[in-house]
Amino acid sequence: MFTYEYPHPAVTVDIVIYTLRDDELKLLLIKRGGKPFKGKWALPGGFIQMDESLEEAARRELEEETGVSGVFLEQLYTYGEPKRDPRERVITVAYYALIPSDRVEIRAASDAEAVGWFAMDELPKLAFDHEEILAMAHERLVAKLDYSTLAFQFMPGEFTLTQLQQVYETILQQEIDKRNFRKWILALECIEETGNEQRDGPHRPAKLYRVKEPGKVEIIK
Amino acid sequence: MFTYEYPHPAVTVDIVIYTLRDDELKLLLIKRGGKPFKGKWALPGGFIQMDESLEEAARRELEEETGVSGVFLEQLYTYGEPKRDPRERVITVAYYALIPSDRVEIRAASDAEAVGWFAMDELPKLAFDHEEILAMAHERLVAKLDYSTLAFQFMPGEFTLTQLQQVYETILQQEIDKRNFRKWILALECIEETGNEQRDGPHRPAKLYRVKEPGKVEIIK
DNA sequence: TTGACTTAGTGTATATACGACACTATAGTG
DNA sequence: CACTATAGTGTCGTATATACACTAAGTCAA
Repeated sequence: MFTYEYPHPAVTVDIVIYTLRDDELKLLLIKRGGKPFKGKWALPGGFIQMDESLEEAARRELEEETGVSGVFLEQLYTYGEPKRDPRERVITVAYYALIPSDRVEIRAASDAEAVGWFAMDELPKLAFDHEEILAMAHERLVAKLDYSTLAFQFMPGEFTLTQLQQVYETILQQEIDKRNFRKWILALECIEETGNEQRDGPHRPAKLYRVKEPGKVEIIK
Repeated sequence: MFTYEYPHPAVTVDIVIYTLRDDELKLLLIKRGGKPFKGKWALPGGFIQMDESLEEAARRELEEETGVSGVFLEQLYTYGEPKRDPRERVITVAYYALIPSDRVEIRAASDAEAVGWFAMDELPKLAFDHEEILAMAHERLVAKLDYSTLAFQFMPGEFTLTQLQQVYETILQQEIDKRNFRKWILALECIEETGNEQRDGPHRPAKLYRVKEPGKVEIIK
């Protein structure tokens, strides 16, 4: 038992985990195995431990649910309405993470009935205020595609320009002119040819590229 | 006394309160009257109450320190390094507020020795990790001047275009061409002439403008 | 071996936005 | 009425973004 002179809220970290799969933007939800909202879908997350920072807590949860580490993770917003959790006062610091399409591997977390990837247009009703969190995460994601090199965080080690363009088209939900896209993306000077080619059908092979500084997300305006 | 089955951190709200005064961007600091860091300057803030939201807590602190309400206030970032407060684990949700230049009125808060407005280039050493918070707040402020109508939040009810331009020049620390600035700001169609003029010297009087939707901060790209 | 199919890859012309730049207008003051 | 100080205004060149269509190269089947 832990005793304080003044009341303290609980603090949790929830994560919106995005990846691209089947040419769709998908995010990870867990089916809650315990109260409250038992049986409902929710964002993965959990209480922070007293000896870890907020980001460390987010990375721990991320690895517990997906097995991945070292991916892009950024703080999104902090939610603290008094009644957002029926049990007690809970402050939730939300993060969002982007996982490259070749590193997806779900683990079943201990406190979840089920885990699954959902596309934006097939989301179930969510527990708590998680729909609000999701709306803000998606807004941030779309905005950052425009003014940063965030999209590279979805790419595997080697990729073609067509694949990269599809990432933009999938998330922004609009078609982009191929020539203008290539002009623009190459002018950023963030990617380089690997020298390899991808051949996957009865047509000209595509040059493969890699990101020069994979971890870095730059503001490009 | 309050007891919990698991340890809970304390949660505070700190605010970076900006205003423009003497043609300089200034922010409010308080000299701490109690431990820890007694006698050191720090951002105004305090513990959240269990029945108020995070934004309500920030507005309460803002009004306690300055007497103003109804001004622009936005969540900045949440800080939660385990050792950032020597007393106990403290999570701080930081906000920043912008106060119009004609509404500045400091009240002495109960737990502070002194209160004062500081320009960016005359900041004292700060308590906790408040210098980090300040750096992030300033970065956000500068960025948002460019792609939103945030600057209007500093303006009094009526103002001249020259005054508005000075706001941009002061915060961005660079001179702007008068004609280009006017072209740009008027093309936004966010302000309109009031019909009044300001006469304050031996020269042509300046037209006064007002913001069409004072509370609103739009993204303008 | 050749032709048909499929995706990769490339350049130009036009429209729009942005930045540099200098003079006239109008009030107050002595 | 002349001097001074700030308000207010337009054009042109450059850079940036957008629209748009054909050739290149590999596979496979006739």
